[in-house]
Amino acid sequence: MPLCVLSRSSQIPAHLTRTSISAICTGPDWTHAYIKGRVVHKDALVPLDDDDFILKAVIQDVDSAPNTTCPEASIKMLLMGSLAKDFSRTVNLGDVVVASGFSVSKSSTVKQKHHPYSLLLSGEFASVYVCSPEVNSVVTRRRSPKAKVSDLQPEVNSVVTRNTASKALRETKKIKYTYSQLDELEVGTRVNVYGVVVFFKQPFKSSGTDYCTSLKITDQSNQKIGCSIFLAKLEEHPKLFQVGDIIRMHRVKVSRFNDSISLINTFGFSAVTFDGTVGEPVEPRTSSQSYHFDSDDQRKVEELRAWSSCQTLLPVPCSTTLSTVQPSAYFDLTCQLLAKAPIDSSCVLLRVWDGTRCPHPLLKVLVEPGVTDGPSSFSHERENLIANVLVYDNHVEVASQLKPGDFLRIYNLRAFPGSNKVPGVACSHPAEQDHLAFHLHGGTTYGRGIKVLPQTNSAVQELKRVIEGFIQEEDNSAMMEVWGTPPESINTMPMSTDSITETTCRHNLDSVTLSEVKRSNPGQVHHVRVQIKSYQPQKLHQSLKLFCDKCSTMQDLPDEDHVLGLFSAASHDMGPCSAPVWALSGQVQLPSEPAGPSDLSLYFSSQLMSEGKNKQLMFLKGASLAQVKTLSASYLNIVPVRSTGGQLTLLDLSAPVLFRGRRRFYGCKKCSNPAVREPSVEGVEEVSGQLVAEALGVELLRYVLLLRLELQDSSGSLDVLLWRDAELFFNVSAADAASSQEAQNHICQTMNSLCPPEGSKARRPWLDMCLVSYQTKDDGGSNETVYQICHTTLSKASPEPDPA
DNA sequence: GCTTAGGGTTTG
Repeated sequence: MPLCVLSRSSQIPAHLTRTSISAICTGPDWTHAYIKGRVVHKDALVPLDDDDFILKAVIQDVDSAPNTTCPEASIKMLLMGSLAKDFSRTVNLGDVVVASGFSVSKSSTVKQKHHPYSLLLSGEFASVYVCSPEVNSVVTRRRSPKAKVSDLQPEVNSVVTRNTASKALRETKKIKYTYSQLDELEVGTRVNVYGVVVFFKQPFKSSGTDYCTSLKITDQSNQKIGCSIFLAKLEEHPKLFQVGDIIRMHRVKVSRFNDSISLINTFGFSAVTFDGTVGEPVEPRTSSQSYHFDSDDQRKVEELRAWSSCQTLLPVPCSTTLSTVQPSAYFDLTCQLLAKAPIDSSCVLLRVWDGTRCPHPLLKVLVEPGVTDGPSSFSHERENLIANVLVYDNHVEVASQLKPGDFLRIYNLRAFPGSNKVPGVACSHPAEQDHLAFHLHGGTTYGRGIKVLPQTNSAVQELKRVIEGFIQEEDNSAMMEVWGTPPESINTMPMSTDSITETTCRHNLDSVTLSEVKRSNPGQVHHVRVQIKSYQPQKLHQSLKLFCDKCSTMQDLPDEDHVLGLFSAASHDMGPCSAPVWALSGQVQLPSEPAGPSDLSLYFSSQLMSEGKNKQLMFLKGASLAQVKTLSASYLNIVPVRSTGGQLTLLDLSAPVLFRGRRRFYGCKKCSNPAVREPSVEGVEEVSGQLVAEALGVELLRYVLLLRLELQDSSGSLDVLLWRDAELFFNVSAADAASSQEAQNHICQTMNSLCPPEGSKARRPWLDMCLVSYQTKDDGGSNETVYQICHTTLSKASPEPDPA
C-alpha cells in the first residue's frame, strides 16, 4: 500500500495539465488532466469487502470564492479501493487536493445546484495529491505493481508506507459503518441503511438467474423505500418473518424507477434482520458466518423499535389463528406441519395445525394412500384441529422442501368457504358447503408465500406451548380407559451404578426421588433414577394391545381359539353367493395339508387381473385359518370373506380383516363401516394394506405395547405405565412383536434383565427415566394421578439374562 | 458481471 509524499506541488507529474472543475463534462479524454480543489465534503469510508472500500467526497475549485453558489464550481468524487482508504485517513475537510486519472459520468444527483457530472477515481491510474497546511504536500496514490515511483521522493515514501499500513489494518478491524436516513438517498450512490419492514415477499424465482426478495422499508424520516434483493441462494436472503421486522442492509445501490427511489443489492451486499418488537432481545438473524454488530447497532434497533411502536400508520402484523379466522379472509397462519401429500403437479396438500379449534367445519381432503409424507391419520380429537391447506403453482417448490414437524408461517392464506372442488381429489361430503378450505394461491402478490420459522422464534415458542397442552389432553383422554396406579411404599437402598437407559427428551431437569414425584401436583414432567421392582403382565404377549387412533380405545388381541372358531364357522356357510360385479371368481383345490375345506372360492379385482397383478390381492372364502396362513406366502394381501344371505361380506371384525405375510390387521368395530369393495388401484404400483382397508371401510387398529412397571428407589416405589413410548423403550415395533418370535424374545429378555426373577443373583440395573404425570378418572369417576414413562430408551446392550 | 422486480389477491 504505497503512499508517497511530495514536498512541492511542482512534483505533480509533468505530463498532467490542469483543467478547471467547471469544465468537466463527458466526451473529452481526461487521461492527462488534473483538477485542483478544496475538500468541502467527505463521507465516512464504506467497506465493500476484505480489502475494498468506497468513499464519497466533494471538492470545490480553489480559484472560486469560498461561498460560491455556482453549481459547477464543485464536483463529487467517488474514490474506490485503497485510494478511498488512504484518502479517508490522510485528507481532512479544507485540504486542497489534486486529482487525476479519473473518469467522468453524469451526476446521479437530481438537485439543480450540483455539478451535472461526477468523478470516479478507480483503477491504477487514479491519483490524489494532497496539499494541506499541516501535512505539507502529501501525495496519496493508488499504484499498480508496475507503476513507477521514480518521480516520488523515496525517503519519505518508505516512512509513510509503514505508518499507513499498520494504521489501515487497525482501521479495518474497528470499522464504523455509516447509515443513510431514507430521505437522504442520492441516486447512484452505494449506501448502508436501517429500516422497519412495512411489506415483504419471501424470495421468489425471478425471470433472471436469481431469487428475488422484494420489500419496502421505512424509518424515522417516514420515507417508504422499495428494495429488491437479488441473490442466487435462498439461504443468503434476508430472514424476514413478519411486517415490523427491522432490517439492516450493507452496500445497496440507490436507483430510480418511475420517479421514486429504490434500493438494490450490490456486490458485497449483506443483510441482518431483527425482531421489531419493543422489549424482545436484540438478536441478529443472518446466515452469514461473520457480521458486524456493536452497541451502535443495538441502539439503532432499539430506536427504530420505539419509533415504530408509536406509528399508527404502519401495518400491524396479524395474529389470526384457526380459532379466529373468518371465512373468505386472507391471513397469515403460524402453524406446524403434520403431514403433506402431493395432489397433482401444481398442487400440494399441507396438513397443519396451530393447536386452536376452528369454529367452522374444516374441509376434509382424501388423498391417495401411500403418498402422504408423515402420518396418514391422527387421533379423532386432533383430526378436528387439522387444517388442510392446498398450496398451488410456484409455492409447490417451497412446499416440497418442507418436512412434517416444521413450524411454518404461511403468508396471505385464503380461508375459502364452501369449497368442494379440489383437483383430482374426492371431498368427503360434497354437500358440506360451509366447510373451510385453505388455499395458498399461485403468485406472490400480497407477499403470498411460505417460510419455515426457527425454533427460537417467539411465535413458535408460543405455538409449542399451545400444542403441548393439547397433546397432554390427548394423552389423558386416550388413557381414560387404561389402568390406574395406586402407589405403595417400599424402602430399598440404592446401589451406585450407571444407568442403562437414556432420556431423549430435552427437558433440563435434575433427577428427583419417587417420593418427591408422588408429592408433586399432576401435569408435570420428572426425571428419576430407578430400578424395576416388578412388572405386569408377566406373560408378555398379553402386553400387546390393539389401539384405535380414531376413537382412542384400546383392546386386547383376540384369543387365537376365538379366531379359529370364526374362520371355522365362516367356512361352513356354504349357501349360494354371487360375486360382486367388479370381481373375477374361481375355485381352487388345495392339498390336504394344511387342514381345511378342499373347495375354496377366490375373488380377484378385475382391474388388478388386467394389469397382471393378481398376486397382490385376493378375497378368500371358506378357508381355515391355517389355509389362509399358507396362502399368505403367495399373495400380498388376503381378505377373508364369507357368504351372508347370498352376499359376500367380511368376517366379524374380531377376526383379522387382512393378512399380509405374517402380519394380521384388525379393524375397529366402533369406527368401521365394513363392506366388500374393490380398492381403487389405478396407477398404484403396489397395493398397500391401508388402501385395502380404506376400500373396505375399515379403520385399522394399531398394535401397541402396554406394561405396568413398579419402580423403586431409596424413597419408595411407584407404579407407572410404559405405553406411548414403549416401542422407543424396547427399540422394537409392536407390530413386529405381534408377528415375530424374535421380537417377542427381545422384549422378554430385556424385561428379564431389567427385573431378574425372584431368587436370581443378578443385580437390578438402574435406569434414568422421564416420567409424565397426568390426571384421569378411575372407574368410580374420581380423579387419580397416572404416571407414564416417556422419552426413555435402552442405551446399552441389555445385560446378559440371569445365568441362574 | 450489473437481468431479474419495481407490492395491491386465484380463479384451483
